[in-house]
Amino acid sequence: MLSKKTKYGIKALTFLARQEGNLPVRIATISENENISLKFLESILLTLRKNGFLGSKKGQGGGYYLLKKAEDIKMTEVMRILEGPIAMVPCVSLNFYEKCDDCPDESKCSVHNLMIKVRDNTLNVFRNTTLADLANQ
Amino acid sequence: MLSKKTKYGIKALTFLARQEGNLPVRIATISENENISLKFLESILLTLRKNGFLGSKKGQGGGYYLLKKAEDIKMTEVMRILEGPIAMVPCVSLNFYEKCDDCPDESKCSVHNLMIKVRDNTLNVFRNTTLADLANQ
DNA sequence: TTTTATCCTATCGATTTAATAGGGTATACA
DNA sequence: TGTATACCCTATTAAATCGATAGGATAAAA
Repeated sequence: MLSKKTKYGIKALTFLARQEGNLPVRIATISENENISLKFLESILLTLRKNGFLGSKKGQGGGYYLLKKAEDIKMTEVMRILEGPIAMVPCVSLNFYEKCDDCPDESKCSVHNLMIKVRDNTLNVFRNTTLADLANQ
Repeated sequence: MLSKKTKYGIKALTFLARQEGNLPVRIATISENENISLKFLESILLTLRKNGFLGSKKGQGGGYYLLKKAEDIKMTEVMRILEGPIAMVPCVSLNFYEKCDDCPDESKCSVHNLMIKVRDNTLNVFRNTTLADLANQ
């Protein structure tokens, strides 16, 4: 299940990507347009800023804006920052690997092998989708 | 994230599929071999029985056994019973659809469109993998 | 009738999630 | 220089979910 954090984060990024001229947009504006709790959104945008996706300006005329071109923002990056692992089990995760307590031999584990296939397919989608793809539809 | 319930359920099914002759296997045997909490496994096997995957026999020589051939058990069915929706968001789920409160227009929602792609790919894996595939590796 | 093994419901502790509260800090502008 | 604006940051909380456990009921075999 995708967390609301990730869902709202992607929606906010898309909203910013659809702006003309990449001018700063207030949290409140995004919150109202996308029906997202303002304070919750605030913390999400903060995370995205700290991870280099967004820039911010304070005071009148301030807000958030994209730091990179939408074409250069891959969904893999966004997912890993907001959602964490892309894999469904830690033992097949590329970036968040963890061994299972049970499972003495990963190569013979049916769950492991099945989830590798799922991970590869999901990864393929995220790797080949940029924020620009999402914004242009 | 895959729940332990699903993980253990798939492991148990695989264990049963690997048995010779499809004789009943005690919960305790599966529990010991796969390092799964006995009582937790008990409830999982019960679910699988109530959903037509397993049969059971009580008393000495009893246990659980597959009701269908492993080749005829698709991962889509198993996942939907144990894990629930395959989709990452309810608004793209085929079997557990729910509209989002926010989102006035699904067709324009970036999350919606992205998650349809993920769902289709994941579905493809589960549709084309049977319990027999998992058991034979 | 005793042993074996599944059946079933209820509960519990820990963790995570989504959201909120409340004040701090920097910027713009009059 | 003062005031309004808007982001910054930490802490807390209510609810839900998850993994596991407890404890007895029921059915079959020996």
